[in-house]
Amino acid sequence: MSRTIGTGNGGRATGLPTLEEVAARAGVGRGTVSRVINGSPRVSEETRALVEAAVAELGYVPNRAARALAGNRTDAIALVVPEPEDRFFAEPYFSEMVRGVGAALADTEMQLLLTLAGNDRERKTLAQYLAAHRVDGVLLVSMHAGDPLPDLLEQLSIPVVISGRRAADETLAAVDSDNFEGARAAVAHLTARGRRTVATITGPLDVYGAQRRLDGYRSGVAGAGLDADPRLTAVADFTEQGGRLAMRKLLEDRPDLDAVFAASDVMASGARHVLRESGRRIPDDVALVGFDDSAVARHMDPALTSVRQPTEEMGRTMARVLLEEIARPSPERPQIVLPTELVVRDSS
Amino acid sequence: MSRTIGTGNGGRATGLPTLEEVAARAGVGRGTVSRVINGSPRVSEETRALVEAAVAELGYVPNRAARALAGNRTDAIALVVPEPEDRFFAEPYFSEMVRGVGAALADTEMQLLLTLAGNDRERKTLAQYLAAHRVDGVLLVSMHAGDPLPDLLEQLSIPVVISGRRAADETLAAVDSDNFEGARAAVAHLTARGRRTVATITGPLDVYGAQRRLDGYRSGVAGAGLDADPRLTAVADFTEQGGRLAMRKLLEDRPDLDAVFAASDVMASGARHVLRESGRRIPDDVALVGFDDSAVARHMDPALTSVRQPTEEMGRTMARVLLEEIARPSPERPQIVLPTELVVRDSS
DNA sequence: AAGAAGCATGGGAGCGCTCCTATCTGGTCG
DNA sequence: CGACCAGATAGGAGCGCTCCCATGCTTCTT
Repeated sequence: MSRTIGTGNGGRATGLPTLEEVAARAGVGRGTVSRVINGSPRVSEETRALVEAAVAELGYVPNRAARALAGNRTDAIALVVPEPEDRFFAEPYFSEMVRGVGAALADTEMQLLLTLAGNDRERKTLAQYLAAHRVDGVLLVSMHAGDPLPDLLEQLSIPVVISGRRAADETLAAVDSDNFEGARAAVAHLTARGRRTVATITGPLDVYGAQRRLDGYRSGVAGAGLDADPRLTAVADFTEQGGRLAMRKLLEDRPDLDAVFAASDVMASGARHVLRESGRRIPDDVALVGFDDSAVARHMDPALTSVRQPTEEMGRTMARVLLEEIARPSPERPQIVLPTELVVRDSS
Repeated sequence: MSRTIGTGNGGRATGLPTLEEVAARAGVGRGTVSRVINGSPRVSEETRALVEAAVAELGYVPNRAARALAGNRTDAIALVVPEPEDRFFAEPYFSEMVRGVGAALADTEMQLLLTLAGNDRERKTLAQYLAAHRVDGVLLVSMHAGDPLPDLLEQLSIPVVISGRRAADETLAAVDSDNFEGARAAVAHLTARGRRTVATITGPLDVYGAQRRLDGYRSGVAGAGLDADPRLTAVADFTEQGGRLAMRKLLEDRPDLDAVFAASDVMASGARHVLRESGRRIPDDVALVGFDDSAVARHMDPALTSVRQPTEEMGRTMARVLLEEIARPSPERPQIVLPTELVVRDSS
């Protein structure tokens, strides 16, 4: 035996005040300080004041790790971004959503963990991490329809909120934008300006949001009694190149079209190039409307009319829903659909 | 006394396997498992295999909180983003840098904590958090020259790396792009194409990077023996509106200019509008070059020639430098300057 | 006036690790 | 052949909290 008393490993002093020291300073017990820190009502006013003074004097900040270990919660949520999904990283999604989430967390003790789930190895590790309850809740963005992660987390009863429903029968808590109505409004706007032959360039239809935009387009077309020729619909993949190809096909099939609704600004940008090449003027000959209201839309020439999604608000809402679920677990899985807004510019 | 034996608080079973259980399963001691988990060489091959098998069978994942508490490190770094600084959130900075940081961290146990330091209250909390060693290191992006945070962290001997030097005499570890050379190359490119009266629209000159871009412009102008009229320099603020105002002023003072180097794409976009309004054609009458190579540049009409910064690589490099400093603390404060690249498009 | 009841409080136990020392084993050396 | 050494391992102590039980008062109750 040696005189390793009061040392152990922790001998590495951090110099930071501990609960115990605050207690000593305030002349109370450890438990009482804990109660004050955590806002328990079972503390007398005087004692509370005493403790708070000690906390302030020492500049005490609770040790998160100790708290997590003892309390079996981490006060942290993870934002999981499937990295191959480049689209999400495109402006404006990522920044705005992070901003919204950050805003919702600002008044909380919650930390935000950013997890880029890239390759499969990472996704495995990730599943393990989250499974090991390393976080109190998870925000999932831009999930593919077939990804096992969401349901896996649900099974582990880790609170989850996803952005964008994966399908019409989404079972998880989700926050989505009103893709259907946004698209419908875009078409309505075009018809209100006298366009009669409105084409659309869609995203990949296994992405639910893209499907809903197409549904909204169809509803708009039907509602105005327009030409519903299937050759006025071209499926693309949300890329500029895809937008170009789709636009070429549309012009080939229906050279008489007088408006195009593209399901993303980037695809609209591709379409614009092709329209220009074909000698058509925007908006004189063909009106063009995009979706996302990104920087691309604002700086396009002519400036692109586009459907704005409240991305930041989506982030804020997701965080709020998640915090609520963490605070008061319930079997409910709220699904919130936020309205979109048509931003009219020069292209229509 | 009660028979509260073996319960205490921790009675809340997580169901997750612990080190102890792995040890029992493998028929070894706790310490041995710990050694295996942490890759200590002081374990025999057989024992290691035994333990690894037990780990795999039980699906053991170490508890981060316990590890942090016992080891006095969190295996997490924070990315601090001063939120009022909208510019950083603009494409492409934020996404690309996060991506780079994420990539560098992918092969690590390190977690990435995203901290939006908004208002003053948050910044205080932040200082406390970081001061309380809640993280192993900090990445600081887009810091203002006068912000106390960087030096505060340095004093607390928390490893820090910042993006972009704050001044010529930066003392902290920093990763920057070669603003000077990027600007010089832009001007060289313009003169190589026969432009003789090259103006510039700068960012706010208390931002070091903006100053360096101006220096680079001047060097380019001097190197080519061009007109160095101070009226060919207009200070703006990185916004589109600022770009417009600056461009108007330039045209007023020097209507004969035949090229403009804007220190950001967004300002270039503003300049473009004013040039158009004045009846000038791009690039025929006036060539235009931007900086950042953002989405704005790619989608502008005509597509904007721009100086690309290796943002993702900056993120990756920052993370690497930070990890190195965490692993092997040293008094060195490396400052790495990454090269920029001129992306020539139709505007010049 | 004695017991019941309600608060505020103190502090033990334990969360799951890491670190470190003590122990054990087998081999080496004079 | 016994002292010595090095490598491998076991397990105690402690990290800084949260929970919960027990304690000591004070205030009611009957």
